[in-house]
Amino acid sequence: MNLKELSTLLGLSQTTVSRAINGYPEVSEATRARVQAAAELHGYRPSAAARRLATGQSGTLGLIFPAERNSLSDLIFTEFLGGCVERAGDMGYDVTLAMARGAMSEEAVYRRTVRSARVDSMIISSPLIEDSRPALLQSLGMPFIVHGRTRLQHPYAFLDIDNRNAFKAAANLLLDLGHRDVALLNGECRLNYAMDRKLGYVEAMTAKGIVPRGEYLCEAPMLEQTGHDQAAQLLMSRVPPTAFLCSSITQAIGAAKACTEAGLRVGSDIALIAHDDRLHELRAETFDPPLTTTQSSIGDAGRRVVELAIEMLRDPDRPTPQEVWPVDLVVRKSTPPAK
Amino acid sequence: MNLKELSTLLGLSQTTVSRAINGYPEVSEATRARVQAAAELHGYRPSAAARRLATGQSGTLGLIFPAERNSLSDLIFTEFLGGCVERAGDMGYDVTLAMARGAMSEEAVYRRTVRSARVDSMIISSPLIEDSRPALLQSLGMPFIVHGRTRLQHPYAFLDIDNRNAFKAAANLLLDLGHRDVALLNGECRLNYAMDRKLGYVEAMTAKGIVPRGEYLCEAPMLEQTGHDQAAQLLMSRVPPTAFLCSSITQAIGAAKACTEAGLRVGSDIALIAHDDRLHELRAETFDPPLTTTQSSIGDAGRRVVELAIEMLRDPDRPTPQEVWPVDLVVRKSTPPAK
DNA sequence: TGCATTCTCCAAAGCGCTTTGGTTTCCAGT
DNA sequence: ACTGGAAACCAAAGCGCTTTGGAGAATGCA
Repeated sequence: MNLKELSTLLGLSQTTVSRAINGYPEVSEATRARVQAAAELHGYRPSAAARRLATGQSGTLGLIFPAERNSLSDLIFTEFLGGCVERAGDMGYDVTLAMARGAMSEEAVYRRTVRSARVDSMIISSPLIEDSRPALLQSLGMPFIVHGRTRLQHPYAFLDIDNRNAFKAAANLLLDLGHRDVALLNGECRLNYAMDRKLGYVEAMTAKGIVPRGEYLCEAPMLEQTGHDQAAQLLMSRVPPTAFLCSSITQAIGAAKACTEAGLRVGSDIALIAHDDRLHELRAETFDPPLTTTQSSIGDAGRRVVELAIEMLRDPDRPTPQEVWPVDLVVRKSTPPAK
Repeated sequence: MNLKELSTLLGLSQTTVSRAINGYPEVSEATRARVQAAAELHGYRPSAAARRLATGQSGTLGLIFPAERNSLSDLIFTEFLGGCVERAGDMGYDVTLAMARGAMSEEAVYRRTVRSARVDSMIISSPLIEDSRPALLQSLGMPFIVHGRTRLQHPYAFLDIDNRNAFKAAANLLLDLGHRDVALLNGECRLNYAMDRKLGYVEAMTAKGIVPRGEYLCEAPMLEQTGHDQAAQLLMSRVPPTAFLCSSITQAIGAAKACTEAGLRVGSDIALIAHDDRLHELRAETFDPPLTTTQSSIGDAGRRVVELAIEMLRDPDRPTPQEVWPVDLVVRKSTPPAK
């Protein structure tokens, strides 16, 4: 059942039927209702391919991830992805995934994707401090939105959380509790969000006249293992920290274990704050002790990123959206005052 | 730059250029080379939309996952997905993801996807013992391939591993080592692979005249937590097992911790075998002690599933592929003889 | 040499939709 | 009664590719 059949069936032109279905105003309400009923009755679905060809829009959003950084095994990324897929589905869009790896460099995959015109817009995730992808896509004329920001000029669309102020607030909380030796277990600082977090932390410390010790600035992929190892090492150092500020909950889990191993109780002997992306299966409030966190749902971010991407497509004239979400500091039981 | 422009540029017809590019035999090698060079030079990429409309093929594979089972936070699923995306990209196909959740039931999402003709073939993953999806897609005329099998008739394409014999072999290894009290920490038995594993285990045990104790047959989502809790409980029971057979490495990690907590050393006091899907970040050989496993790369399975799906599309006449991969039993250090 | 093949290549007809540029009808306003 | 403008609808032209049904040239064989 295609448009032509449906329209002859109804005794209308294809134009009218098409317009009735797509909600254009040039058709009377009576006709529209009649068309919709018939479409429903006969199970008519517009062919995506034909529509794509006619409109030049594919109804598809693209997400490319590097095999090296192995995003799919990163729960934080997949939570984001889940949000994207969910909202895209609701809004009638598809999400297609592509992997960049090895010989096929990331840029090549982006170029290929753009040229074959398979997607209307792309989502860039986990941008580096100096990420070449926004400039690349801009030069190729492909719409895109960044989840996060880069250090470079950004006249492009993005959605980011206020990592800097989040970590500043977290550090200030610890400082107000009397902590002076606060270690930061951060992600890799080539990633912009990690850098922002570091800046927020350093800002808070120096505002109180404290220059953080070099070894307190740890960076590594955000895994339980690295959190554990770095915390363990710091706890054995000459000036062990009295508080940890962690960039992810998994890191915090590792750090907490290291504390326990060192005979310290989190929540009484040592303080711990983690950034909480609100992953389904990792709830800071159910920990022992419940974790003080800076929290912001990365699933919500995924949903919103998709909304923005689609809005930009529908109305290209609107100013490019740039959202920076505030991050809540949720005080629970893992942040005792310094002794 | 489109076909028309390119062909006038070359002084050839669109037909010939199209055929040259798509590898049809009706064009001379000299012409083909000339066309390819020109295409490369001018950066010509066929429009995916136009090709889709003309051929009726979308060049896209679909993968639908239920939000409830929350597959994206399951590393085993994402490893499979990664394999699919990788191979699909290599073969010029896209993978689009869709989420089924809540009101929009799984079946509705499948129906919608089929009707809008956005994908050429679908991949069904984690089939239940009695899964309705194969029959549904068959009735809708949508090609598909199942990763795994169902208990029902299966005249459809699938790729599965030989879970039954894998777990039979693993159980036999333990039996040969003198273990009699072997507990199975399995996944949920509504999933077919879990059921197959149980059957293999039971088969091996009963062949040796051993009826497994009811409490030894554990099933749960395959998480570290559940592995830990179930193992801990069994170790405190009246007849504690001397060996564990785990359906995943994460479960095994939990079980190993429970053993340690109970004062038992895995590899000397107690035996442990896990099924190893060969996830990137979880290597059984680096454990302490290195784990004896039944191993089969689920990433490879993803790659192969995509290959098969595409082959089916390209040559619909070939018999529907049905592959069952043997599973290697790799003996390492976690399986001491019974005391 | 004549005829049948095989090689190359081409013109044109779709694929199923959107959208441009109308036409017709109906009615308010003068 | 006439005009101008809205409202409702339509015919036909694309969108860029694949593919059918030939056509002309080159080759093989008797």
